[in-house]
Amino acid sequence: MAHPFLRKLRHGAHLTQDNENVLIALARPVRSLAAREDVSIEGEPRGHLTLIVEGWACHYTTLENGKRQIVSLYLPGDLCEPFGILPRFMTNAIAAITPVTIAQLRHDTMRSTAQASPRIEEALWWDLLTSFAIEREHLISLGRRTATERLGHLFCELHLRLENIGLVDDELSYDMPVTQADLGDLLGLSLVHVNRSLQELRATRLMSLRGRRLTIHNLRGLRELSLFDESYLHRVTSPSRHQPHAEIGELA
Amino acid sequence: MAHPFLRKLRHGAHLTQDNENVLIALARPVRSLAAREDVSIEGEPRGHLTLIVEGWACHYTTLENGKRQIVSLYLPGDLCEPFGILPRFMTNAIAAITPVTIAQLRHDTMRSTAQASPRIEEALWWDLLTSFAIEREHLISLGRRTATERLGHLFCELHLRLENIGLVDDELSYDMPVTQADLGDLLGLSLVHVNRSLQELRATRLMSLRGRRLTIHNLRGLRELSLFDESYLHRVTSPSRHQPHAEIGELA
DNA sequence: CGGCGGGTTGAGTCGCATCAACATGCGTGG
DNA sequence: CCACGCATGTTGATGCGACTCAACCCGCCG
Repeated sequence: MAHPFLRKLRHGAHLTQDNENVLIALARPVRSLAAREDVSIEGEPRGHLTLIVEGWACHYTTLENGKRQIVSLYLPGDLCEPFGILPRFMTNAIAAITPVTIAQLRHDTMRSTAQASPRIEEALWWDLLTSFAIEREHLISLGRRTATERLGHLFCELHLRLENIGLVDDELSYDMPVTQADLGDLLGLSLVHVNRSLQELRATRLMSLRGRRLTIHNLRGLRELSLFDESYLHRVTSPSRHQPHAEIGELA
Repeated sequence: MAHPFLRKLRHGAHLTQDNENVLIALARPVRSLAAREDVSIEGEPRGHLTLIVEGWACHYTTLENGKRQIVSLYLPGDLCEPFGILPRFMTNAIAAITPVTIAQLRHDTMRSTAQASPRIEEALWWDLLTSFAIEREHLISLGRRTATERLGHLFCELHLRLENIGLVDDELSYDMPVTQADLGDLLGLSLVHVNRSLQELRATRLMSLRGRRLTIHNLRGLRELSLFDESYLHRVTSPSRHQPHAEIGELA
């Protein structure tokens, strides 16, 4: 099975076999973390990017009044920081949600790799762009969607993101290991209200969530209810993959 | 008076006089727009980036149920899109808030300029990074701050962003041309509630807003009330400016 | 003068938060 | 092997923050 990073990139970028080999070599798993463990601590400067290879993680902030907001959810194949620059310090922290294995990509190697191959650079930019688009849509949810719409929207989004990396079974069912408390922190809701809104969602019979398993029974219905429009994910419908022969302009 | 784009960059990047000249040449104003006019329309593909030279603009989305969410506020010197890639299509629209003049930067020139000068590339990345950080903090506001906190936080942020480009008078007072209706769409609130929360804020005497003029009477107090921590803006306290002599590594 | 964009105010309602129990399953240590 | 603690999920009661609907005000401009 292909590396989730590559699987994802194939939905928006055009990589040759060579390109993929280069990326794979950079993205070797190097560390494992237990659930709830912090990947990096606020304020700590580092020389590498974090790539999720397996498991789920999140980017969160804790305000001074103790409230917590999860800003972003990271799935296998997701880069946790932009590739182009290292901030002088982190302003918030990344934590594992499930047990996680990560790869740490040296920042300077990333940059020189991108400079050497326009295709790889293009792919990294596409990835960055969709990450931002996801956060933007998250912002829109918090601003203008109701609790059930937020939940539904999240589940629709996860459905596509997980499908990209081959983690959806029968096109409708996937593992959803996020607790209700974390869903609250992600969606700007209280734990109690998440619970009740989930029940409301289940009652629509559009989807169900038992144990850690989420199943969508009526995708179109769920999307309508959630005001979900997939275009922000900038996804190419069929995974694209170029021939392995010479790239025009490569290394130019 | 220096170009707002340069003034802003000086708070996070290290540019030589040469670098600045190059950027200035790219960022010539090319178009004027009336208030409320759309800069670019959803779905329309383009070959250039938009830079605000004068006036305020915003990036917004309208959901299918008619609700509107402003995702981002753009001040003079702000780039409205990431410089590295052109999305195949825009998923949302940019509109002028006040009368606006913009520069349109050709995307390919941007990229080759960045490639030719590491310092310029660094500066553009820093700019991009802070834009994201601002949107992220916006997301946190929508998720976890109350109405008055959101307003206060916004005013604190604008205070710094405007100070960066020299649009704050006496370190405490600036023009704030956003209507209450737009504040609602920006902060995920109803117009009516914005009005009442503003009154509440005025009642604290930490700040006042009369006409289009916002004045901060107690900056520290306002920041505490708003849970505002400026570090996300990645701002260097004193504007940095390198000597105009040779750059080591330039064009390497 | 009338219309319109912007701001303000009041009344009523509802979504969501908070506080507080209680249920369940699991892992651990006695 | 059971007792206990802990994480997770569920439910009820109550209150507040924010929304909606509906006026009304002012200043500006055609």
